[in-house]
Amino acid sequence: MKNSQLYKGSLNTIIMKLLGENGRMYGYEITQKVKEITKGELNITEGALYPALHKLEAEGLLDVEVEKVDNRLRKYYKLTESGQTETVSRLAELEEFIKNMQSIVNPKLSY
Amino acid sequence: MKNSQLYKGSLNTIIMKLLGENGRMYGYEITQKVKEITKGELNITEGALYPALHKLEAEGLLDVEVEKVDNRLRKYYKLTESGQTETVSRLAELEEFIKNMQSIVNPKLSY
DNA sequence: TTTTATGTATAAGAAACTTATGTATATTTG
DNA sequence: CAAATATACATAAGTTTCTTATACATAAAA
Repeated sequence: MKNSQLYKGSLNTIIMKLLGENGRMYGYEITQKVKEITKGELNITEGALYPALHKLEAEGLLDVEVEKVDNRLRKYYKLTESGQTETVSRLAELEEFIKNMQSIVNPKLSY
Repeated sequence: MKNSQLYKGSLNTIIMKLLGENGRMYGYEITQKVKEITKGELNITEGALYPALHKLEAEGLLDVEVEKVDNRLRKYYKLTESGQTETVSRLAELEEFIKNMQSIVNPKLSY
């Protein structure tokens, strides 16, 4: 991610949420999707993305299927069952995080 | 911070926002304030806090005043002028970040 | 009297990221 | 047609941020 420090730590959650939503995606597709959703504000770099995907796979949260499309390699990732469970809990954590950050930034609205 | 990865990168912004709001605070006070605001969900550790304060000071964003209260040392920090400017821009970044994360988590609400 | 709270500090290590580089094919543009 | 851009994956070196552990010191509570 080529962005403000704030995005540090949120990459895994972003990946898992997108996979939960779209069934299966390949790496490059994820970067483009995030760029589209955030109107170009968040750009995931390959140096962050691919190691993250590999790690999630190693942890058993993602499955991978390799395919050749237009003579180019694609690695399609999807959530495993435990990945789906984990995604639910990470999204809950994200909501808590956002709520807490909003409490700090906008204390008047927090009660 | 002894929490989910999500908080990585947000500590400086939290510190600066609190200092902007409260005029001046000392380290321990900041940890307690954050704990209070987030109802115990976010606990800033000393190992994260003090190096962060020292770095912000070294960058010219904070000023420090040492005082002895009840025979115990306190280091009061406050924003410098450039610290105030920087706080405004970091809070704007934080709002953008939150907006982007919400677009990802809740795509149906984003248009 | 021992633990907890208050108050600051640093050092070693882990984790996530940036930056740079590498490989390869397909498409677009000048 | 050649060069640049887009598509697609990968890794290695270095930086930053944080966790964990430790250290010192005083005050209050159990």
